[in-house]
Amino acid sequence: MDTSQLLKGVLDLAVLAVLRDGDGYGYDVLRRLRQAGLEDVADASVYGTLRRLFQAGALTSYVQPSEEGPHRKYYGLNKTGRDLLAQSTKTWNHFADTMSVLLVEKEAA
Amino acid sequence: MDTSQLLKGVLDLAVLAVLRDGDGYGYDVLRRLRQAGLEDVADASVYGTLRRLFQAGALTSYVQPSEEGPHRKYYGLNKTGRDLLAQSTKTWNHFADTMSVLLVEKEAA
DNA sequence: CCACACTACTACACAAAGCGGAGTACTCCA
DNA sequence: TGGAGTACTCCGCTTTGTGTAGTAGTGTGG
Repeated sequence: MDTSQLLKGVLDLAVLAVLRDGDGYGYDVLRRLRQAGLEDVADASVYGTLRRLFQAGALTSYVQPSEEGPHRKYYGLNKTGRDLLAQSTKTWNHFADTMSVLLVEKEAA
Repeated sequence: MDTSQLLKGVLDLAVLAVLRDGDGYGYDVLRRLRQAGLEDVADASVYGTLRRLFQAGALTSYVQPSEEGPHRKYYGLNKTGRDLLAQSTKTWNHFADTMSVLLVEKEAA
């Protein structure tokens, strides 16, 4: 099974969840996601997701120079983002529950 | 959050799980999925998934006439399908676990 | 008898989203 | 000077679920 297909729609949620623990820039969010167990996430996917969420009005954004490399574009949750995170979490939990029920092998009656 | 995006990659798994409980034809699989809680699945998606899984060699297929309507194209799991179901279930469970950990709000230390 | 609903499937074009690859650019180190 | 690590952008590709339309069979209500 291809892990990348599972991420569809869920990467948004994962990125929002990571940002709940503090503002972060793309490369950093990528590291945090991989550390959390999403090891196969591609960098372009994370940058794309951040851009999309920002454009959707769920994130704030500010650029900060770094002394150890290129500038960093930080993103953080705003109210819309927190609401989206809460709502998406519910949707995800419900969906995951449905799937886990479906996956339980039925005993012969 | 769009439920349809969550289905990506998971619909295969859901269809395989439903077929584990007995052979079924497209319209029937659709009903079983909806009854299981996947209410927003579109019919074209199910037919497409069945075709894809069949072409991938995970399903057997045979046509049977029906007295209450058009003919029915039945699908059933073969060894490849059962293996795929087992493997995909593992992948899904691991993925869902990872996500649930990520979604837990961290307490201030 | 005709319209409609339900069943059952196919085909086609479309859209969303993750990915690979290339490119840019900065810092540090061998 | 040239790699490695950091940090980001852009483009085109692929997969996959969806909407719409079309075909076709059965049964039912006006």
